[in-house]
Amino acid sequence: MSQGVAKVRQEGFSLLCKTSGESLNAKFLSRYFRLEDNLGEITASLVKDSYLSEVIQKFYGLRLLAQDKWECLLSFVTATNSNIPSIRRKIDNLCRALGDDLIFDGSTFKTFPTAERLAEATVATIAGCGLGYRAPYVKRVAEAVCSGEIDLSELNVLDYEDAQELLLRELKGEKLLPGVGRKVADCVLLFSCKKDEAFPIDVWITKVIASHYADHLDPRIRKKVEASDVAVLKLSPREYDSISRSMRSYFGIYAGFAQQYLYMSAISGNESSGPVEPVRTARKVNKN
DNA sequence: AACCAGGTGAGGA
DNA sequence: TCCTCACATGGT
Repeated sequence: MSQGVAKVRQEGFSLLCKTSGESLNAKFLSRYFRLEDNLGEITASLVKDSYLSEVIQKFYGLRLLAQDKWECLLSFVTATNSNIPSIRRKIDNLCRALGDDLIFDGSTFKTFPTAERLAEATVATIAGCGLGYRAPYVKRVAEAVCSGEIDLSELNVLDYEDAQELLLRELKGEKLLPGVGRKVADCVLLFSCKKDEAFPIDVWITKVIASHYADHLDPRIRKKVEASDVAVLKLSPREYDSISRSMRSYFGIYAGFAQQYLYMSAISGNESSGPVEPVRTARKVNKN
């Protein structure tokens, strides 16, 4: 895992970078931003209906990241059932409390906490970062990662379904990674493991599917989605799996890109969510 | 003051 | 396998 700070700005088709260290070089950033992806080819493969086509046109340029797996996993565990501004705050708090100092360009930054630091921390400390009832999950996930009970690097080797199974694994009726359900697992696979067919289904995507893609669902699920109040609709694991399968089969191997464009479209215009920034590997500490 | 947010876990029919 | 709830917290 690389810990550092990068200042990046785009000019035309170039990225101009200034970074804190040797390892944080152009090659690293190119990998992180997945600049090798042929976005034109990928989006062309997603032109299957006029709705998605318009959304892609509107948000063209949106890409997927290849985030650090540990950082991504933990971030999405903290993200469950909360909104984006709140998630940012929680992660910032964790970095301040348990990250390491990193001086760059005259400012102090904090690194994302390691699994070791989080495993050592008390539940109260973690909860104090605003995580609430997720604090024990975070600690347990950290323990599982730093003890080797789960090896996140295996996710690269496995195909999508096996990788998801690993993240959801149970031992003796106990979840290896509490706080990690299908949605969180899909996010980790899509944003940090290059499983581009992963299609995370959150409340926003559920609404998009209900209003634009109900025809592609299993009839039984379609009925439920159309009948119930979309605002309150929660999916059972089986329903999640079914919808996910339907969407992957409809959109193909780049379903995750479709999901990202649809997600952007769904949340845009929602003022409280604001622009979605990528999770950074280090955070600036605001002094006040 | 309810209701919502990049859901999940626990308990029971 | 299905439903129903509780869950901390901060923002409208």
